[in-house]
Amino acid sequence: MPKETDEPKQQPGAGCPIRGVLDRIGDQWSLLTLEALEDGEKRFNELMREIGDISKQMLSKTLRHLEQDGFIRRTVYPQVPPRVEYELTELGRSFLIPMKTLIGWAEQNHPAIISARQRHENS
Amino acid sequence: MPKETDEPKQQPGAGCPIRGVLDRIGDQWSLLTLEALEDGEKRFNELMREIGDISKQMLSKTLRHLEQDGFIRRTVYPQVPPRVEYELTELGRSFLIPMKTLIGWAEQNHPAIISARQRHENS
DNA sequence: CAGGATCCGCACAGATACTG
DNA sequence: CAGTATCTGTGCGGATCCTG
Repeated sequence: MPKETDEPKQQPGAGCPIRGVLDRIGDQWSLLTLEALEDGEKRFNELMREIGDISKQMLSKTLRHLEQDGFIRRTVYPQVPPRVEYELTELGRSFLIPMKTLIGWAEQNHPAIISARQRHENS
Repeated sequence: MPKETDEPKQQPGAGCPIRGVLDRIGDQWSLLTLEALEDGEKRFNELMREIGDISKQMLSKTLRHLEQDGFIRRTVYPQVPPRVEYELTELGRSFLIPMKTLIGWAEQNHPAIISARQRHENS
């Protein structure tokens, strides 16, 4: 067959939604943050404790990115001491649905991956 | 309540399959490489051309990682000039199934994300 | 053709200190 | 409490050269 005119080539960032989305959830913390927010709204330090090994800057950045993309909502209660709550939006919640199936795959096939890695170490 | 002995906390890499898998597909090139291999086996330079903006080292690294994890198979044909073919394994192919649903979500919700980003720029 | 080895810049991520 | 600002190191990733 001859060359197609509309090959599925997609340069980075331009019109490629996959890159745009995966670069976000692939950034180590975004997914963990979203999952931490799954069971209701949380405060900043609450998220820090829950995620455990994340620094303030990373959590801050991650939250801002996720908010920018419309995955979470940030609510400031004008009190002293200040109180800020984060919660999933509809978009964020709907994202977790396909994500869950992927996580399920990961859990199910993790042993296979582990053994594949070890097989390679011994070769 | 007292401290639980088995809280769902998962330290990085230890027993967490999600991290192990997502760190791989989130590394910018792995997913693109897998997709490039979806329609049959390819050679090294063929993959380079198809992915477009990847360097030799990155493609090489990515391919080795994917092979280590059992996602792809590498076949060397002892000829001169050398010829090496890469193809998806069953594991790799099965991975693309849940991944596809996630990609579908990304394509469908990309406009919403874009507009959410722009709404934030103007605020 | 299919990579490995090396050098190097830069963006990312941690630690610390400071602010409202 | 909920962050921001700065400073710094490290590792990713590109470019180039070399090998079988």
